[in-house]
Amino acid sequence: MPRRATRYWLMKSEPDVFSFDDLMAAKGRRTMWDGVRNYQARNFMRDDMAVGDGVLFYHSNAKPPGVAGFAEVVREAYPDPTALDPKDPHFDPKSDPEDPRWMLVDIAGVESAPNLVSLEDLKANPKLSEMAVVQRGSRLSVQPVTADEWKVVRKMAGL
DNA sequence: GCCAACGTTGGC
DNA sequence: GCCAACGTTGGC
Repeated sequence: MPRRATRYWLMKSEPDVFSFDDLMAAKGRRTMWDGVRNYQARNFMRDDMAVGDGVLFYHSNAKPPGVAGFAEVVREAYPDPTALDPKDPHFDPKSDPEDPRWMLVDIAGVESAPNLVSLEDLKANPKLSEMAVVQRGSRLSVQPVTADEWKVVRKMAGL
């Protein structure tokens, strides 16, 4: 028995930087979700994510933007090493190695969306009107998704 | 490339 | 603690 119900998330990545295909091509189809420097996004990863949670992998700053694939959380939160490495572009001098400010999870790719679900498609579906990603000015890079929304998006993707 | 929306910073 | 200035996000 799972300790709690599976939760669902949407995580944004710029495909020019790291695409869903990059994730599927990575060793073990896994990656550290590093570089998040927003407290709300960090709190979701640190406090609310568990192994097995579902992840909508969203391409931002893309043509078109949208959900490119499905992933899952494979390691619970731990300190983001890029925040503690002075040579890393995501280095944060204010993060204390004894009490790291930034946390991340590992995710693994599960399956590509047979049809990319574009932002336009998401906005056009009345069932998804409450989703954070379709709200105007929504910039949060890690967002909770309901189980119903997850099912709807999977269906729209052709799964 | 533009710019609206948003989060963070820092002076006071 | 307020809030103006600034930097970033991300759709268009």
